[in-house]
Amino acid sequence: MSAESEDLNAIVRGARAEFRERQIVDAAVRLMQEKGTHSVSMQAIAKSCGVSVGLLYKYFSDKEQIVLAAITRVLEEFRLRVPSAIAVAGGPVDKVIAAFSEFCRVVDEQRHAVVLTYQVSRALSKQGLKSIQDQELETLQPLVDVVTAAVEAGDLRDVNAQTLGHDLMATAHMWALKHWYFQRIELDLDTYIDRQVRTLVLSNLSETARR
Amino acid sequence: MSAESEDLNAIVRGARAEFRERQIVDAAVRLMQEKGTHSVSMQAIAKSCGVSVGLLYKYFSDKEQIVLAAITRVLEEFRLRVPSAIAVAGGPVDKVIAAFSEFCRVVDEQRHAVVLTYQVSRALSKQGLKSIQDQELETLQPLVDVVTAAVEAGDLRDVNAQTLGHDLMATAHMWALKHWYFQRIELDLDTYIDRQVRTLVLSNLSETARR
Amino acid sequence: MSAESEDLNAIVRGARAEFRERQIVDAAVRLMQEKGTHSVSMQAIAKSCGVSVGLLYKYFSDKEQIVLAAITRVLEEFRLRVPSAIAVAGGPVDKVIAAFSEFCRVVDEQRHAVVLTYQVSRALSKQGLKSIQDQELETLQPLVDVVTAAVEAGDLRDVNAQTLGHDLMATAHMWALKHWYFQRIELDLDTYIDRQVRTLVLSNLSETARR
Amino acid sequence: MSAESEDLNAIVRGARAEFRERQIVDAAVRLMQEKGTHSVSMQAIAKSCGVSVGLLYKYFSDKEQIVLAAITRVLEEFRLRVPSAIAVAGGPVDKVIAAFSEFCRVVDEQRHAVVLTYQVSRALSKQGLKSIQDQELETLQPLVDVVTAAVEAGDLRDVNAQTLGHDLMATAHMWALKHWYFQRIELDLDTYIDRQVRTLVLSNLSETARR
DNA sequence: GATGAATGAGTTTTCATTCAT
DNA sequence: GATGAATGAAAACTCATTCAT
Repeated sequence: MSAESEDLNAIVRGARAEFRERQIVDAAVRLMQEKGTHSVSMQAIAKSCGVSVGLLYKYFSDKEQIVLAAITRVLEEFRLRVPSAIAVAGGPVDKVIAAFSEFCRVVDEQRHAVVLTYQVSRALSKQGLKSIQDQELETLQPLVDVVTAAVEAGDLRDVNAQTLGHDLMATAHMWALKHWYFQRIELDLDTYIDRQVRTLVLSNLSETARR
Repeated sequence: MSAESEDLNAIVRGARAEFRERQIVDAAVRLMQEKGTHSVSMQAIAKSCGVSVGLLYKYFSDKEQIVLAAITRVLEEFRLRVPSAIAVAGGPVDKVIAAFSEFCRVVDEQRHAVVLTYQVSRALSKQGLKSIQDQELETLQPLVDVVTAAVEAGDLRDVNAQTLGHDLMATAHMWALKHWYFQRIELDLDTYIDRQVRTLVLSNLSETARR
Repeated sequence: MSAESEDLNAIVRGARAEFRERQIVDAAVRLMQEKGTHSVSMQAIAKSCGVSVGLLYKYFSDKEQIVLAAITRVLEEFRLRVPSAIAVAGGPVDKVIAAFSEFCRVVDEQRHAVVLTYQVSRALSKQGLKSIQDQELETLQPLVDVVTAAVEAGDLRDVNAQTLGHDLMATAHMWALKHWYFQRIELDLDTYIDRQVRTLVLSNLSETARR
Repeated sequence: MSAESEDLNAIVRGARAEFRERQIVDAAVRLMQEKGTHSVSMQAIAKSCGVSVGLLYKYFSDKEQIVLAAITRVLEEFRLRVPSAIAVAGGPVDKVIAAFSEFCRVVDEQRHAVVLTYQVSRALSKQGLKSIQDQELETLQPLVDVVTAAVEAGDLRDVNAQTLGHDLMATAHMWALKHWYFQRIELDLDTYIDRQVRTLVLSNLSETARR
């Protein structure tokens, strides 16, 4: 076999691996959304994505790795999209609002996976849990950063940026966690975002910014 | 057997039953705290509280009932203590702060059981889930009520009471859900309460109240 | 305590014991009829006859003894009523018909218990099984006897009495065993008896008796 | 993988599945013969046929399905062999005798499984029970048919065909149900068949056929 | 690379039996 | 005599994981 074709093979292999992993995680997330993590068996995942159980173990060393990959995927989404939204927004406070709004939108799109994050924690190994917590901190940072910037710009009162940042994230997560409640009171996402912006952000405008 | 001793027997039985139920739920909560709901087997619960598996089924018809009892116990605490704290507090805004503070304190004392509430949802039957959601709404109500009162008294800006009430509850819950985080940043409960009061409550004071 | 009152006590004890045993077996049969032997627990029997589980073990050494007692009770019925019916009947063939008819009637009254006899056999100890088989032979004997007599009287053809006797018993049992079938074809007991008498008995009338 | 080898795989799989199912049902029947249905655990069946418990559930969704398969297997035998025996026999009465004889022979070969049919009824679901009753009616039909034909041909007296047909089946079943008895009186199958033919069939010959 | 048959430890639940009161 | 709380072995069934092909 020539060197080039070996290279080509390696590329094909890589592409295939990536495709397979995505395929598997997709199926896992889909099923876990419907039934909760623990009721989803490896057999069910295999069946749902049309491969054999054995193959699952070729790509993931055990079930935890699949769950981890699923969660990582949502968190990835936050890491990508929230900074983009911030970049696009105008002033300091607008950036805060944009960050929060986008955060909420991602949560809404991946509602079940977000819930998953809260549900599985205890079932993960120390290592796995740590990895997810670290990633979550990464998604939190942009929120803290925009709040800090807005405070420094004098547009927000002198609130604790860490606290408000975390509150914003928590409030976004709550859209998923308490979805049953918001459904009961017939609250839609846009109204939710709007009201929370008033309650959490606009209430903390500085005297200057208020004008 | 005399009538009196029969009565006595009945009382003893009742007391024993109550003791056993408490014992079982305690053990269950303790274990679930450590390992997550699904990783706790009936065997483990039995062992942990020093009784046989069979006896578990004398007091609870199935595993779900134990989980339900555990959750109900925390929620009961909220139902009892939050209104008391409100009653004792002075002005409308003080009542809001008192309600939130007490809510946080209960969460702190029952940290693991609160986390449980978020974790188990998928594992419960429709009926069981509904029952817990209804109870949770009951714990939310006092928070909404004090906010409403404070708004009507003109001490809080015209925020949406439902939103702020829910935010207060969610923020309290977060003390349990994200405990790993607050531990990492070395934040203690009192500081947490204090900062959240500033961010969520005091920021929403009306112009009048601000003076 | 005086000798007389001791005697009296003994009698009372005996009467009570008999009453209790009857009470327990009654409950057991009632439940087994509804649900089959294996689905009836000692707890259920105790509850159904309003005594404690512990008391069951005062009167029967284990569950098998209760089942045995239940079966013995049906077989007792055959031992008592079939000979009576025979005694009352007129000629040799009438005695055969009377025996079979009465056998069928007892089966009908204790339908579920008869089925029980066929169902439990394998679940019993060697000893218990033997005891029931012996008792069953005792219920068979009268049938064989009347057939033998009818043959010797020259009213029945020279059939094998043992065979015909057993067939008569088996046919009566079948009324219980295949009750679902007879219900489906809407056959009542009297018609069943009538047809079987024609097919099994009258068909075997001797030339002489036929006139 | 080539199309041919996929086909081959499918065939191998099918063959293996069939082999396994037979293997499992065989083991189940063997054990149930010895101990009664309820005393045979899935563990025991697995052990007896040298596979794991888990595998049992690959081939049968639950225990009932194994019992059902076992019973269906016996009934299948009746459905196949009795009509064949009828086809081969000569005159109308010979057909009746041939049908009954063959029925008895199948019972003898599958003695324990026949007993099973009578024992399990209560343990089956409504659906399962119905399925077995329907199958049993199918095995009864040929017997009723030959009797009807013999009556219409004028070779049997005007007996109720349904009754006699059912009696023949019941009598054959009894060879299994009361085997302990026939063993005690040292009666072998051929003699049993012979005597029953005299008692049930020949006794019902018409005047014409008797000559 | 891919399969899926096979495993067996683990889960929830039931129930005959015992024994302190 | 009578109770019923307590036991624990055993049942049916599930599922993460392995491995021969």
